[in-house]
Amino acid sequence: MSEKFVCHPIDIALARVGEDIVLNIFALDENNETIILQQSDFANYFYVLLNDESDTEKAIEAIQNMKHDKYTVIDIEKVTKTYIGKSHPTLKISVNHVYATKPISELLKKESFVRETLHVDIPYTRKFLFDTNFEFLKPVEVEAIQIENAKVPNIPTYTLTSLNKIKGDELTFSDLTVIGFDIETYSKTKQINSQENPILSIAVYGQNENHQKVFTWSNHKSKHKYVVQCEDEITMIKAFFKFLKEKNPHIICGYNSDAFDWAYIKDRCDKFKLKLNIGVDGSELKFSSGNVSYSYINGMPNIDLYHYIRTNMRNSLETTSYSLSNVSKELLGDDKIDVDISKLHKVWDTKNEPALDEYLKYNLHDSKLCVDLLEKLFSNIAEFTRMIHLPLQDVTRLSYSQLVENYLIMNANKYNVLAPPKPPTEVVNKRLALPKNVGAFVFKPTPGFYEHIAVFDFRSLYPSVIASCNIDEGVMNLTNNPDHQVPEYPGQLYFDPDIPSFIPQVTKQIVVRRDELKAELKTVREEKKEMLKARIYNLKILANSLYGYLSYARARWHCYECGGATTAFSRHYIKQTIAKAQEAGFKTIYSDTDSVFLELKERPITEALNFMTELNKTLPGIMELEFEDEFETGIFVQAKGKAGGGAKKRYALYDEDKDNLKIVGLEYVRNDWSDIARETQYEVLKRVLKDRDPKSAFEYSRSVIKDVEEGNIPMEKFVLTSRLSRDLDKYETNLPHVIIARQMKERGDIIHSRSHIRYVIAKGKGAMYEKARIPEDISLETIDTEYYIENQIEPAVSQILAVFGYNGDDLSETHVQGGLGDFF
DNA sequence: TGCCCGCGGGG
DNA sequence: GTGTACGCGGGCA
Repeated sequence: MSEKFVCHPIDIALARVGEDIVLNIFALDENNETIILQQSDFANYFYVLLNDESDTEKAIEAIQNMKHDKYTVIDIEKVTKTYIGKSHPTLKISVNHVYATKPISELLKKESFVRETLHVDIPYTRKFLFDTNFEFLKPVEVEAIQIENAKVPNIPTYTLTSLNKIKGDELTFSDLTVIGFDIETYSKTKQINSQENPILSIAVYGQNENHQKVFTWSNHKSKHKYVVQCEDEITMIKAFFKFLKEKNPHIICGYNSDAFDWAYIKDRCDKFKLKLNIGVDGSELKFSSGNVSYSYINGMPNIDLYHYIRTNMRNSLETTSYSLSNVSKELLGDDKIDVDISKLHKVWDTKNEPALDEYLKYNLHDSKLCVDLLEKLFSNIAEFTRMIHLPLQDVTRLSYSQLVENYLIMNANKYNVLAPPKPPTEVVNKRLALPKNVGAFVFKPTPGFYEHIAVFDFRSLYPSVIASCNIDEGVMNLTNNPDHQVPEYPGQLYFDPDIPSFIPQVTKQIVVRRDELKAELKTVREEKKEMLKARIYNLKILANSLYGYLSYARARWHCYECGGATTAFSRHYIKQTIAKAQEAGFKTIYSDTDSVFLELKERPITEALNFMTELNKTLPGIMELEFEDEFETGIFVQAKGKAGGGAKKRYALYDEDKDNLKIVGLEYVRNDWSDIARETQYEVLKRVLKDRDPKSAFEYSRSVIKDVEEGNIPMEKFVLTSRLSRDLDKYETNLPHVIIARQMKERGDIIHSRSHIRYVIAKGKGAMYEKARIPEDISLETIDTEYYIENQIEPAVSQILAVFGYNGDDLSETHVQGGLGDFF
């Protein structure tokens, strides 16, 4: 009996039914229970480009008569598609089996009428998703017939007859049962040995209290009620699997679980000959092959947060280390429980019960952090899965370039274009050998103090250029019309702006859509805002990745000239902006890539805004200069070690309206400088930019130096912090923080490869590493004041004071006699 | 400068 | 058997 109902797809996977391969779409029904919808009549296919239009009928006949020992062609259709800007006579070849595209296309390639076969390398599942066009987590209306005696007893399974997108709300984090998990293993060294060493505990955490458990086989009496004692390791692993089967979470997540937790569990299962069949359809956990292995669970989206955060958020996080601790601190304001994991094996062997309990608590907390992280990131992940039309398990593992590529393939249908094949290794190597394209234009600032500064920048510069200058391989060098020439490529490179082409159109749609959503954000009701913000953020990621994608050697749509043209046009328009500002009487102070800093002095901001409006009228397509902010005063400093030019990316601006100092690149924003240097620099900047009183800034610097010399500054402000980049025993050079870390370790402190090490510099002879001390070990009298004055405070303030004619040498009392009189 | 190697996260 | 997939930095020649 056919039924019609609404459900929300969450995953998709291939499944074998007898000899056939079918698609299992996993969806949540109206009770949020997982169901399986089996799709069996979507034929796999590929495209054949023919050499000659007149070959068409001959080709169709030849293909119909073609013999393959295993597979057959079931349909041939004449289609009109564009491939890299050109239209070729094209056939769509449908085949009788999922795996038949490759062998049949190989046969066809031998035929003289075949120019090329395409989309053979687009996986079947993706073709289905991109053709069907539904979005995960969004409602669909299906017609389906329930299968009696289905393979998996407790999961209702249907044969799908139709599936249509309908309007309605997407599933959100709170609609879903999410489990975070984490394992602890026995290990005497840092070396991971999954053959020798057992898993000691497995923690699961869900927001429902019934979903919070730590399975272990320690056999000790625990004070925690969430601890479940099992007989041995095998029983514990089975208990974990049973938990998953019973609770049937919609999503499971871990931290580095692809490379560690799941891989370890897999190894232990292999050792014990235990089946890891935790898939909703009864299938085993799968690993993708290759350099980095990803784990998949059919029907239960399995997310490795480490992987997602590292590949997808590296531009939006401060932290440079993606340890669970650092990431949790930054994203959640929470941290791991502080225990020394390297001592777990001892505690386990000696059955120290309170200590064991602490490790189990730590285990559970780690899995809680996973859930909290997923909650925090879910709206973005959910947006990606809807935007790219790929399941959660895929989108959370895609790099930026793959995100772009899949978005393009998805859009290929809509624009009726064919995707180029993945480049073979030799092509990739050839592309890698190409010289780097010229980068962005930087207008170096003249060191100095400036008044009334307007900052403008081009909205999404590179994507706007791609869209507006129609940069696409398909329209490259079709003409040699001088109006279409790329700047700096005379006689070499042209893009015809009048032929609508694929990549510029998709790019334009991304940029324009993002703008529309930004406007919508102001009017939309509160509960929709988070979703909208996620979408805006994702569109930005996508837009910003496009330029890099064109230059990426493994890209299907790689185009070296397009990358070069994008930066060339960008340099052209930013230089043009500077020249036009000059004509309008505005002095450019600084410009980097897409931004321009203009000095207005006493002229009102409206004049600068008028200039912007006029300029925008002259720009092509969607290119647009935007007003960023207005600053009362600003300072640009000399580049270190170079006479003459100002430093790039090192300046400070004062925003009067917000009463805020915007400090870029200077010591104040760098956390590897001592507080005394950073705080003194901040006060100096405040006095010159806000109070416009360089003399007081100079005097202030001198007073701080005096305080340092007289011991009036607390020890804490002298502390320097460095992070270890590897294990302590792997350092061969003597660095101050390494020496200190070794001392700390000897005293019993826990030092790991990413520890932050605090130290101060003491009086004495020799190199820095010989003078470094643990801050608690020494008194203020022993602080090397000379070092802090000459190597910390002076470098932080002297460049700023130099702008006003003060000499760094005049800062210290000892040099003052001659110097001061000259200035006061 | 170019090549090779190993790391990241995890216990 | 339908993602056969990393990207960067340090050490060394």
